[in-house]
Amino acid sequence: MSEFKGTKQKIYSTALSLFAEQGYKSTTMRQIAKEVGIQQSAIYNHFKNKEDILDTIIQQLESSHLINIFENKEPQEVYKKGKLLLKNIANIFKLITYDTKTDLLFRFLMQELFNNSKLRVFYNEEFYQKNVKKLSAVFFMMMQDEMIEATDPLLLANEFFSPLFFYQLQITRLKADNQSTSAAATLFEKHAEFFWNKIKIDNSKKDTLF
Amino acid sequence: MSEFKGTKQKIYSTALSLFAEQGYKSTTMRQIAKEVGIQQSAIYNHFKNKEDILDTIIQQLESSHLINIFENKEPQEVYKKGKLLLKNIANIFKLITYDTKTDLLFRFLMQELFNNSKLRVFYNEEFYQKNVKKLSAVFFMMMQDEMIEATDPLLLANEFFSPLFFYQLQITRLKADNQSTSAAATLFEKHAEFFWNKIKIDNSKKDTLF
DNA sequence: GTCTATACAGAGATAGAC
DNA sequence: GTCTATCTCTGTATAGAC
Repeated sequence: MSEFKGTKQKIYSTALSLFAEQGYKSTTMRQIAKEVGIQQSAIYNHFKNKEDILDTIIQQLESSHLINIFENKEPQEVYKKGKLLLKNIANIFKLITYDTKTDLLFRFLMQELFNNSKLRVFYNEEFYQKNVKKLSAVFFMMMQDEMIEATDPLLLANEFFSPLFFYQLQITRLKADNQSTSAAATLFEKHAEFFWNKIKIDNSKKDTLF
Repeated sequence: MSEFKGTKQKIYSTALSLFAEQGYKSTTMRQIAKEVGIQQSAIYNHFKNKEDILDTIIQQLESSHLINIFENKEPQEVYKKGKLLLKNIANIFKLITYDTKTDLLFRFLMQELFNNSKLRVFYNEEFYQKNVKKLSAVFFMMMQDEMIEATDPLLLANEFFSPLFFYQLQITRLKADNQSTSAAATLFEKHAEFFWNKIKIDNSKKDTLF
């Protein structure tokens, strides 16, 4: 979880913070060194070069909570929770934006997404596909149990995932300008609530009808 | 609509293309000049400096179709179209991703969003707020006309807007790696369909109940 | 308006003393 | 493992001839 120690750790976290704020290319080795409080050349005792720092951050991304919206649980373990599961997932997205460490990683990811094909592969496979597939499985099981109405589970997964991602992006953007995020922050929970109400099978209504 | 002529136009479009692909900072004046087919110093006859090119692109953004998902129509003119309106809007998002010019602008916008506070202001006011407010107004009128169920119109606007944005981002990302976009492209229409079905007031059902 | 030449600043990276 | 010094390259921008 937590990376290295001493100077290397300081270099790592300073670099991440600067990359997230101004981008990889715009951040200089001298700038990193200055914030760490060492000479620029001293960085090379810990990292081979600038790109090595970048690669280290990308590696760290993979073990971060950023991608673990299911908290390592399998679909069949959790789908029965129904609405509560959706609320939990929405809440994890919200928590990420308020955790300094994962928030930096997310901003870094968005910042460099179109510049770095390694990052795009990572984003696609580990962040998007993995989560959407799990969500898909969850919705499929809910349908079989007649908890929700039958439709395309993959569509449901995308429809549930995309607003959460969007709200996360909005908050990250608002924070970049020190604007208030309170209005946007309420949208996570509202989304889960709204979404569940629209897909659930309403048993009371069913009873009334027949 | 179309910008300048001759060399200046070539510089502009080459720069936009390179900025969108590799970012503003990573693109050099020499690289732009080389692709245009002139000497690097000749650029300065058309633009004051590198930032001047950037600012010109940002200006062009404002007059682009990227932000006009309502095609300059007012909410009260169009809300009665109901489902068709939602489908139209979803289709405009889709068209944007397949129009070379607006797609470049969108990719440029995403690329530089976190680097440039001018762009963030533009994105927020012209792209997000404007459209969400209009959508909000549309949903509010639909509620008054009892076309859709009553809830928070602003929430509805965000819920309708965010998947469209997300799918647009996905396609732009897939294109960056020359991957197939056909699966993602179908999501625009499916979203409009899905969303409408979930919010509309089903008159047939209402009649059955009372 | 484009060219060649060049100034100048800032970047990444290495060498070698301590 | 950190420092000072320095190398080399690359980038933006300007000057002045054609």
